[in-house]
Amino acid sequence: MVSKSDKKSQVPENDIYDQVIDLARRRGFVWPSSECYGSVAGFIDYGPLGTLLKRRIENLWRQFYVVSEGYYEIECPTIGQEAIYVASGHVGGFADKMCQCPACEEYLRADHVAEAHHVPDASVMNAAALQKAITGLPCPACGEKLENIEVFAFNLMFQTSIGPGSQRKGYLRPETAQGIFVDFGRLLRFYRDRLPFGTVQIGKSYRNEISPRQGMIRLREFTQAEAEIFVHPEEKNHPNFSRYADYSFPLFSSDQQQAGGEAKVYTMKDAVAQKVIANEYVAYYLALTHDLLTSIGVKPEKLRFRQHLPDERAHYAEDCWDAEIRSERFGWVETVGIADRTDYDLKAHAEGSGDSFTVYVQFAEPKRERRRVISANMGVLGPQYRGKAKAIADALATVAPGPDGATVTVDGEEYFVPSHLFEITEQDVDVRGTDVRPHVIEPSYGIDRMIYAVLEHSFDEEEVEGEIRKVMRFPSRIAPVQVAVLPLMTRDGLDTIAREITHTLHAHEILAEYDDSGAIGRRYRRQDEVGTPLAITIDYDTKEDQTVTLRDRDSMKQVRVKIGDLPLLISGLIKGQHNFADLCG
RNA sequence: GCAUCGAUAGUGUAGUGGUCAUCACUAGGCGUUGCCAACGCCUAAACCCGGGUUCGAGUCCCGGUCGAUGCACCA
Repeated sequence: MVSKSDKKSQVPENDIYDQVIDLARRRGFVWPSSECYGSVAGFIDYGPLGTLLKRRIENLWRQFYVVSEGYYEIECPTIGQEAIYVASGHVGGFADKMCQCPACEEYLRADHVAEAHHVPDASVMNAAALQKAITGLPCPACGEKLENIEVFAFNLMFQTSIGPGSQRKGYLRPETAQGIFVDFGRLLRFYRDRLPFGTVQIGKSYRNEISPRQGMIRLREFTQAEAEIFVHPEEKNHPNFSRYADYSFPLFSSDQQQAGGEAKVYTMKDAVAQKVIANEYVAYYLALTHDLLTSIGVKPEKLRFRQHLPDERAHYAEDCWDAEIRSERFGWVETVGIADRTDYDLKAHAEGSGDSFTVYVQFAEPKRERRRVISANMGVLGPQYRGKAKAIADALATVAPGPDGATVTVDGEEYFVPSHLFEITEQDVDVRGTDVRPHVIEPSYGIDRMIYAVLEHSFDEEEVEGEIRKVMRFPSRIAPVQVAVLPLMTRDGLDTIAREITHTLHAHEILAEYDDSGAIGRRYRRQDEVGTPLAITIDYDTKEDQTVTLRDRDSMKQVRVKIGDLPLLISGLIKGQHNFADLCG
């Protein structure tokens, strides 16, 4: 989504969108889905290199969240039964009430039309009421009076039916989060009944967008990577905060936005202390997100964090930030949302399902509490009230008795129970803990948008000896092909040695691509264009001394290394444990 | 969805209603080639879809799809 502040941005001169998309299509990163039947807006295919790139980015995400944070991943169905999305509010709230102007055929948001004419509470009206309210109002598009119009709900969820006879409604999930929320009870037990804990999910989500545009930016089927971190509502200091306390980057706070200011650089420590960010948890994941995004190749100067304005923030959210990535074509694009969602989701599912969705938290010290216990004399109550006796006794426990007795209401009838039929005692009990409904910190990543950003930010052109060299400067750990193996000649056994090296690298889980077609320079250029960080070239010296040249994509420099050192050397370079410049020594 | 513009090999393109459509790059094959898009020969490859007008449509008209832009939409 393009942020409000940049809505009117014009297409700038250094817009490389067309070139990036052209390269992505040509070289097998991304293309429109089902082109042979005419593609459908909002659906894309990841080609061979795009899929590799995507997996590598997802795996780096896992390295941050699953391996380092210890938030294990789960996988839930993409189709969910109706009850889930009724409780989550998506069935009711994820729909827009729309109508179509009979005169100009424009689709309109019915509540917006009503609000524009100061109809009170338009946003909470049902379809019938809205229909009444806007009949006779002028169409905002053509000015004709709206007559005989029908207000209908356009739900952004794809609907389907489960089983034969379409008895059960199902929805394609509009976000992965709900799968984690509804599993809360199981997850809590998995994490042995203690807060905080987190769970993540990477997978497809679906939204039937009215009019998707902007290539891979707004899709009808997209990949999300979401983390749901369950924390004690009063303990929002992150246990590991020191890791990012001094980490700094630009924050565009809601105050700054409203004052017409710019994003300002803060350390996380200061941002929390000055209450720019609500708490350490949110700050920690802002920083982690900055760390993660720059690791996959988002340029730091094209990354900022924008706080939601009070009116765009969901009513339940305590704080909400978007990581926005600068695209020359689209402006600042929302790519990651990080929110403190409080207990909204768990409460909704507790109400919807009847389960508690709480954690029993023990106090450090048991608290002594004075408790009033009312015990009824069932020997008398039983014969007197028969079937109602139990209900009356239970009801007694909840009322404040008068001096003569207590009046209770059971099944709509009042009963007076005289005081000699029950006994009130006061007891001191040890209360060892309490049921707590956790708050949820949710970092939610749009993987497809991250991939687009990486493509755009990695794309580079430079002039080399009068020719334009196109090069994707992917960080080596996310590059689809990790190393190219190129025999200088296809004869005298050079190709055989090259194939052996390729196989050895494969055995070390390195994705090496063998290529012997065409001149060596052409092969380097081909690999540059798909961002392969390293190339090994086998020449006649190889046969003499078992060495090859290793070429660096970015500097085009070469260094001679022993064949036997290749697997370790290359894995080290790919993981960033050492860099190419050091080899040149 | 509305409006404007566009759509020809993988890419970029040429193409007065009149021969199974131009050129370049790319790709594949063979040869040559001692490290940054070398060269020679050969090969493959396209008029977005559906109607209409016409003897004849890549070309004109209508509708659709997709894309770009503006508006609207974007829990």
